[in-house]
Amino acid sequence: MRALNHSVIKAFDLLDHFTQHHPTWGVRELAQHTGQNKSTIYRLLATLESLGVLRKETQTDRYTLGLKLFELGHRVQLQQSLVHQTHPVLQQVAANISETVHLGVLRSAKVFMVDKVESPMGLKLSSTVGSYSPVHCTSLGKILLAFQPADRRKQLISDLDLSSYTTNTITRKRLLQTQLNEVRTQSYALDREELELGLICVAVPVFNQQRELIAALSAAGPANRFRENALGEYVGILQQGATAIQSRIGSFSLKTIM
Amino acid sequence: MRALNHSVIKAFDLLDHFTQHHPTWGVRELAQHTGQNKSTIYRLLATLESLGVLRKETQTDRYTLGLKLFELGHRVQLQQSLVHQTHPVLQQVAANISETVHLGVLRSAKVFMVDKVESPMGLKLSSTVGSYSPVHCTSLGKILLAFQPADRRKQLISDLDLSSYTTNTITRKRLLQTQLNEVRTQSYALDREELELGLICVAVPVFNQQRELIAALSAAGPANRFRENALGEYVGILQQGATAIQSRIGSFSLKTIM
DNA sequence: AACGACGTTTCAAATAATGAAACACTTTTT
DNA sequence: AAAAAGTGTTTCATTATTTGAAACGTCGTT
Repeated sequence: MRALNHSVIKAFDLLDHFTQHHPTWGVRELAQHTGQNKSTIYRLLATLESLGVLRKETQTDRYTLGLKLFELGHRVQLQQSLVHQTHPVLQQVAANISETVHLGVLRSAKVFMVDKVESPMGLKLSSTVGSYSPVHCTSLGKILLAFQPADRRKQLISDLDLSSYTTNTITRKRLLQTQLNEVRTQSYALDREELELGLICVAVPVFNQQRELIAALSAAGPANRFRENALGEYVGILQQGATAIQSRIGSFSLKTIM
Repeated sequence: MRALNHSVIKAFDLLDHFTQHHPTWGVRELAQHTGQNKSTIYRLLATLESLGVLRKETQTDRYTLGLKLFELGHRVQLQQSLVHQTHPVLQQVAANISETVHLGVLRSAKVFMVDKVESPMGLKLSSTVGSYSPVHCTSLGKILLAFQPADRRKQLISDLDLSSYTTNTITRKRLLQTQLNEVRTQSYALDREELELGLICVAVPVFNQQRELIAALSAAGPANRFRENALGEYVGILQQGATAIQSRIGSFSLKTIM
């Protein structure tokens, strides 16, 4: 039987509590939230701080994620394998399409944002590299579901949580199923203000040279800038980007990074 | 007396062994290199793998850094505070200057690469965001030393390791001192193939609105593309960028991130 | 001055980490 | 084919560390 190190597990469990929505924690606060003893939490936090993994704000005595994680995060191989290869393509697509461009992969039934290039226009999206988005109400997610092998797709959909984000969010599995079929025949997916009101996205699949689905590439912009009759143009630019990525990554497989 | 958690310290010590130059480790290899027991290393690596912090390559059974670190690294506040603010400026500078642009801060007596935007030209630099470079043979490092308060600067220089990288590397403290004085009067620093043959860099300081030194901004390119008489132009574009950053970050202080 | 909230330290009791050796397996050498 | 040498993995008694209730010191509030 494999015996894991509990302290290490606890440490990373604590780190996972430092999210964008809750970026700082006090000792007692975190102890209460995790149901652990104050002393335990205190010592773990102090340890992580001594390593630069956390940082203690001198004013408030609260903890935040530290530069050590920034450092380690940028050392991850992914950078050299996927992002490093695809980033220039994303820049090109963003320039051509004049909107914010994202690259996402499927990871534990969610869309994991691998890279983005922001629109030259001023609009800021709340998306962040390294974060997760739901699959059922994003164009990236729909692509990543639709082009999955049939059995895997079925399993994913059956376990899905179709939470509602806007009035446009698809909340019924039957409806999602039929839309995914359309996505597969069209080879592109749309998100019409289904995650956030005012935000429209278009995405296309990215395959490797063995025609395995690797990622999805999307353009996102404000609904009022979206021109319905330019959809074909958007899709064209994105598909051009997807092809460029395909030729760059060759036989790269998700198995090599996940 | 503060008691730290040994397991957590060991875990992060292991992670630090996964560098760009040595990105994968086997159990025995890492045990020997750290002087620890095989079993201990095995269990720690297995634990980190179960958390997604490490990834085990299915072919070779060797370990690499995993996506969890990518995720945590991008969650670090720094992104929202410094990089997030300055990245657009770097893009602008890179476009104007047609060379690769770096932003670096001083961290444990080394240059810590906070962000970069690659040249539109094809040349690839080996630099990576999140990595460290020496201070005495980079333009960024010279700036970060030169504009330090006098006492801090003295202390930094006295502890410095002036390793030689090329025949141009400054290896004598006296020489470095005088060059730093020049840097301070000129308000820019040069690296003439002192770290890597064929690579020339120019850097300028970045201050916040309290005139505290925050970072250094540099342009790097191949020596044969460097036009001596265009130096003033390079410096001008960089200083324009530094001013743009200053007005964006306001009273941002390094104390808030380090 | 008393209170409450915070991070921090203490120390015996409870638990988890340790390491030498054995195991299972693959690859290389004989 | 067999032996040797390499790998990751598991075992289990010994050892060392993590744990948690309570007490402490410090801050701002009542």
